[in-house]
Amino acid sequence: MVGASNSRTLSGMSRTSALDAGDVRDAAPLFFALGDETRLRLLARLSSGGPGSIARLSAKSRVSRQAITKHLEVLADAGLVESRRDGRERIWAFEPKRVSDAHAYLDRISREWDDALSRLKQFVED
Amino acid sequence: MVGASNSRTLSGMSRTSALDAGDVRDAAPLFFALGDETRLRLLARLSSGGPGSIARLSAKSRVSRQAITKHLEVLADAGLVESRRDGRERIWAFEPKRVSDAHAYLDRISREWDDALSRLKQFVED
DNA sequence: GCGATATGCAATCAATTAGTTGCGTATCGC
DNA sequence: GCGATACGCAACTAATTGATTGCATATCGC
Repeated sequence: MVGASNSRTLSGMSRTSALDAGDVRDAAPLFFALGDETRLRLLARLSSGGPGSIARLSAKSRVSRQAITKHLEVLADAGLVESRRDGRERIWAFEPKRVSDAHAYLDRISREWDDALSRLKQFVED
Repeated sequence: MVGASNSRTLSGMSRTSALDAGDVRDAAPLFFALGDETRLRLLARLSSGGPGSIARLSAKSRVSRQAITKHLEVLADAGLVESRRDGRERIWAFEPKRVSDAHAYLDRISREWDDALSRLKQFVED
């Protein structure tokens, strides 16, 4: 499963190659959410330790509970986590779908580069 | 090639699993660099269009040349691009190594989640 | 019901970011 | 040499971020 095969939300996946503006607008907020140490730690915790309440997630953290709440909401906006209410608790869980979006985007960038190298090679060899 | 096989800079890649603090500290700045629309566009341009000077890279951009320069330096700090001087020009090029670092990190997060699901399944079935 | 627990909301703050403008310097090419 | 081109540096600004604190509200469990 891992890299998954379903999901796909980045625009224009039907296209063969070439990154368009839509991809960038989709991918940037996603990477932004991943670009903070505290959020990355939260994500790692949720992915390896399973769902947890805000209290649990902020227990071992240096920053305050409110800070953690805000980070979780940033991750939620990026679609990386989601929450459900359970009594007085709010349980947050890892949402793997978007991770494969990020994956896919990086794949495309890599592929573009490989293609560029191939074209260069072709050019040189001709 | 794509996801590449060489590179590897994130700490502790020899380990079997479990994301540690070192990974997070390495990966966060990397994702941060990717988390901006202008920078992502620059990276896409460099990966698909090949190396280019600041003037060329900022030609079609809405933002100023200096803004582009700053973004390129952020990407360079993250190890995603590198530059060489050529006369009065400074040529920037995509640096694929770090992209596979980001890849690897996302892989690990995905794997952790899969493991967690497996353990949960095990638990339920027992 | 009551105290303890879990979270939500709002105001505030310092630091960082993204971006600009103005000006100086280095190179190119004729 | 000289005008045009390509950058580098520095000062500044506005907006966004990450984080805090204080207080209100909702639930749990006995």
